Amino acid sequence: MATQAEHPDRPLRRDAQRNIERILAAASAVYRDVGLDASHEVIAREADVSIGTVYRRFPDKEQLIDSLFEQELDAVVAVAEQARTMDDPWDGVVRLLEGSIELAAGNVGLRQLITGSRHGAERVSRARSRLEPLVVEVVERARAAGAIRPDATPQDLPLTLLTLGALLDAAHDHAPDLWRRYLALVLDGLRPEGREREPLPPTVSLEVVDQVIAAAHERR
Amino acid sequence: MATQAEHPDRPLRRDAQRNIERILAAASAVYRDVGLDASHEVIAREADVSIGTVYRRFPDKEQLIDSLFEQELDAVVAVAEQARTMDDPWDGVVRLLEGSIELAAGNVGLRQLITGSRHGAERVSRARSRLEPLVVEVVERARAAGAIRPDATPQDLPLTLLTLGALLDAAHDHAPDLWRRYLALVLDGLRPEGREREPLPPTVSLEVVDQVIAAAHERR
DNA sequence: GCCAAAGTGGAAACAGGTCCTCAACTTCTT
DNA sequence: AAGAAGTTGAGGACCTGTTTCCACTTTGGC
Repeated sequence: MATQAEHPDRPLRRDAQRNIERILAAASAVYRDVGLDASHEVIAREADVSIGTVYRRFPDKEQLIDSLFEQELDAVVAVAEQARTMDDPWDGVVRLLEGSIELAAGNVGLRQLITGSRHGAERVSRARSRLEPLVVEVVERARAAGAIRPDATPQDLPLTLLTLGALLDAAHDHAPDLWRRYLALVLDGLRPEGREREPLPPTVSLEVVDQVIAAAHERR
Repeated sequence: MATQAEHPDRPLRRDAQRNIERILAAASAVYRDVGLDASHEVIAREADVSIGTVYRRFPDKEQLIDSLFEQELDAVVAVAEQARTMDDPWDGVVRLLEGSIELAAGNVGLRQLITGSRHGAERVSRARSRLEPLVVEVVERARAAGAIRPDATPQDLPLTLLTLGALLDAAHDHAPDLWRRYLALVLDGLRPEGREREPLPPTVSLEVVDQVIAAAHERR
């Protein structure tokens, strides 16, 4: 990759090495907190380094994003793997949705990656293709066990993620756990008829609803 | 308003009057199709008029939006009024959600207004304050009748709208009715335990899911 | 310590977009 | 036909983010 494209043999000077680490740390934090559309300038400031330096090290933003999110995407796949092997097939469905949202909730950049940003397309689509058979399996297993309503499909999981992603974005500052309530609602809808339910996670006041809605289009 | 601010007495020249109508029609179509962030330039082109003319007539974009969406916002309130008076309280809940989404589905601008754009804030907040008591009433009535799960709240309706709004945006081009499936899922979650269900509206293929997700962040 | 090579800072050019203006022109009205 | 009303659209102001570039600083081998 770009960082050692010039002289694979000769090691980087110590300050250069240190700056690369700073930039990676800063980029990771910035992407996590504000998302993938952050400018190089923001990352530079956060890393306490000049724009030029960021540019010299990572002329290609895609690669920076790509390598940074490798682990996060792996974590999502790991959740799916785990969901697939849970004793109770329904718990697998719950785990898969809840686990991916939890990962996405804390990380704006990851959320953008999952819900279809154009960045890092290559690595994302690789992750997606690893994910897809697992999702299918989790849903099919639940269906075979009668643990999920029979007309549910694997497609319902990513699309549920998409809908809840909007809430994650909008409510992040005012009610970071609000998604749990609406996930619970969807999960109750996904269960077969006649199952017993747990009470819904807490709601928020009408004032907070207004704030959340106001935040929805503020952030982009 | 701006259109006759100068000389309330003297009538506009015929071409000027015609242009105002063209601009209003164009703005209405553009806001409906691409949303409130459309530039004056796009509206001008659509109206077959120059940018300067648009500016002369509507120096204040807020007012243009504001007056254009008056009827649409009224339509949402009308849906809520209607929902309130339906025989079956549960049908009222369904009608309110389904009706508002149907209105929003065909109109990007209205959707942005409803889910918290900063534009037209004044008229929107007036609409919202007319809406709120109706929503509360619809939900309370359903709860009193045991037609909705007891831990549901009025807040759940706007927030459900917010989540499904993301799907409307993303799926508009590829699967414009997909929201019906996820609304049905949420509604099934909102019903009291043990009620009978209808089958879910149709899903889409995994390929279309990919397209929808890809579209999610493309449009802004 | 010295100094060449490596690396950096940050101003500035560039790119792409929207907003808005205004002087020259056209159309309407009487 | 003349003057008022209205329109045009190129162009300036501004914004945000990207990318370049070279004078300067830092490093590390000697």
